[in-house]
Amino acid sequence: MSDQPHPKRNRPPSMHDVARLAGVSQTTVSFVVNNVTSVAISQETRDRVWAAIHALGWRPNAMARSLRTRHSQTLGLISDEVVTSPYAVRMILGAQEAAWANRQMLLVVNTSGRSDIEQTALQFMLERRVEGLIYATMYHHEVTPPADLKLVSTVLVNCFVADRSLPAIIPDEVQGGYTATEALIRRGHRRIAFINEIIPMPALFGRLEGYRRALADYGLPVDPTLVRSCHSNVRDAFTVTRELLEYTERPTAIFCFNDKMAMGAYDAIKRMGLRIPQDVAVVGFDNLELIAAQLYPPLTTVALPHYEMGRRAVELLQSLPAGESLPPIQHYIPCPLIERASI
Amino acid sequence: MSDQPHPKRNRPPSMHDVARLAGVSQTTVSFVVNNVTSVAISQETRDRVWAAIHALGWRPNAMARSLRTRHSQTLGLISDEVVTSPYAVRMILGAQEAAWANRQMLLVVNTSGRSDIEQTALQFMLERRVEGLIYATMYHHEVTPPADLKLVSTVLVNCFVADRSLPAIIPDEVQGGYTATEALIRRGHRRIAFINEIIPMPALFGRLEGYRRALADYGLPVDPTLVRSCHSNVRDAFTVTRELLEYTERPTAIFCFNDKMAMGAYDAIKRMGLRIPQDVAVVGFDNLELIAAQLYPPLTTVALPHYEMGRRAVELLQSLPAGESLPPIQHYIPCPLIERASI
DNA sequence: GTGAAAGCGCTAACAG
DNA sequence: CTGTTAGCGCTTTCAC
Repeated sequence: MSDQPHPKRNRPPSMHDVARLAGVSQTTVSFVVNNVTSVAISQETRDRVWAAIHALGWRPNAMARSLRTRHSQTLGLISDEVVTSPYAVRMILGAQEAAWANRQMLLVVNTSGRSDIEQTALQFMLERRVEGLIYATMYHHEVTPPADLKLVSTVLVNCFVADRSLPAIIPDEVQGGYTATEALIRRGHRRIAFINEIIPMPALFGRLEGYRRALADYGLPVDPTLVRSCHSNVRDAFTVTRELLEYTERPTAIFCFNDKMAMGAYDAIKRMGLRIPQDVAVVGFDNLELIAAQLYPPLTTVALPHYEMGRRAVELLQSLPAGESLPPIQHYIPCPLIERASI
Repeated sequence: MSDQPHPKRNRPPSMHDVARLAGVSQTTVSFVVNNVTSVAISQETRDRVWAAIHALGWRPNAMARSLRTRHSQTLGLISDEVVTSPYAVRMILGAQEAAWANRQMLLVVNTSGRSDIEQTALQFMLERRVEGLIYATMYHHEVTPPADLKLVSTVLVNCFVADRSLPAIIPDEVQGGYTATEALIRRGHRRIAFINEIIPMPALFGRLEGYRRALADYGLPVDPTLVRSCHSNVRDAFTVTRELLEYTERPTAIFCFNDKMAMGAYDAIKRMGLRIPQDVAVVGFDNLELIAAQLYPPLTTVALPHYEMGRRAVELLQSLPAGESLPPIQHYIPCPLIERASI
């Protein structure tokens, strides 16, 4: 007996099983399921097919479908420490939601900065025939990704390659620095200090450049004694802030390279009996909710557009006609000012 | 002319292409690639095959392989807000690394708490024939996941169903509360306040229970005036702490339901001119790096074992012989004390 | 030692 | 309006 009504083994039902139950060919089931408009199927048949589908609890096998259509409907995301970092996870969310809107799935691998994992992860993704790849880093810097990356459409997020030969989505540090400084200037501040990071990185140069341009645009001089730098932690920022506030002509506002440093600045300002923002205004960078929103008064800061970068990366990948490759454009995403109460 | 040496279209090379180049059958290529030991292949042939593979840049097609073997090598992870939250992302890392160790990939979908997305996400994963599913939530609470969840081996993380019919990995809140309190007791404290969350949730009850048990075990009375509750934010904790410190016989230590509240407690203690930990010791809960490590003095706190929970969930799934289902055990993962300088 | 052949579950010409 | 047929790229049984 080979024509039993039940599926042979303990496997999920296939289109064939549905077809048999509905008394039609497997092809017809496929047409019904995919709502193929080029062929006309009677409503009566459609109903029978759907009834059989529900009776059997059939659901398409994505692997079989992908094998046939050569579309995996999958995007890959390889990151260094992103998953570990409260800073940057929203990038994954942005990417995932954009993928989702296109019925694509996201394959996520965090390499923890290990290049052997990175290499293997890429191979795995290529084997799964991802239709696009995002290569992301936790903080904005230069990278040298594995060569095989060229085998699939890739967009870099929060990083770039030396020769700019790969499209990249990066935060507009200059605009961010400009925006922060300008906000302070507009509140009437003339002596604005900038406590910068000390380890060379794009953010350091970009934000400084933005600070300078803003001052210049508003006809204010750059006082070199107001531009300081230190490691971006609370203690060091505390120390530098105290020094700044001891100047005979002390700054009335401080732009901090990031929120952690702003936290140190807060401590120093309060410790000296000064008030924020009446005596000294503070603006940070990063918009770490946990810090910025919890500080008292809540910190006005500039946000890194992680969600937006993730989203844009996926949309870029999706915009690409099959077989073509993305132009190596460097996309600068604006960093918005998040206004709270510290300026 | 049909037997050209080059692949027909612009598709990636297949085993067939490799076979043709190596002058062997496609079957042989498969044997070589998979290192099948049951058949003997001459070294000379193996070499020819590998040479062809490298020449063509062939790499297996995971979808074709999965279709044939009925093993997708894929695990799914559906979460509510986890990806958004700095609290819980390490759970994804734990899951991903465990999957990775088994050459499996993780499919991640964040539902943002929307049940329509949740439902669709589950369907997508079932279509992709995931071999196990993790259903995770950002904070520890009861859930009612979609019914189709029963169609695949599932483990809940940081949540549970009312009838406990699904295996779950959850933090041991009681032990966490106990550990925090015990640490304080061991430092000699006798009047230990507990500022609890006010919105009913397992964490609230568990940590309180742990607090009580620790006091009891060490022969200390529970002074009801020392157990307070408020919403878990900085402001409210600030207020409650100030009230506690105004008691004629004030507590010498405060166990805060979480790190945010500890932040408020710090403010109040400092504002009253008291020192941490000499005058008042503080212990938090959650181990939010951004807060706990940045506070001055650094905060001693209890960590939620997110990474561990993610890892355990995947290992549970992997331990399951095909076709069997996981026993609905509720696994309690210990919450370790992270010692810094506030006690 | 190696290869032919069947088939995993599906799509899509093409034929009727 | 519906079915036949030919694969997608791979694993695996069986035969030579």
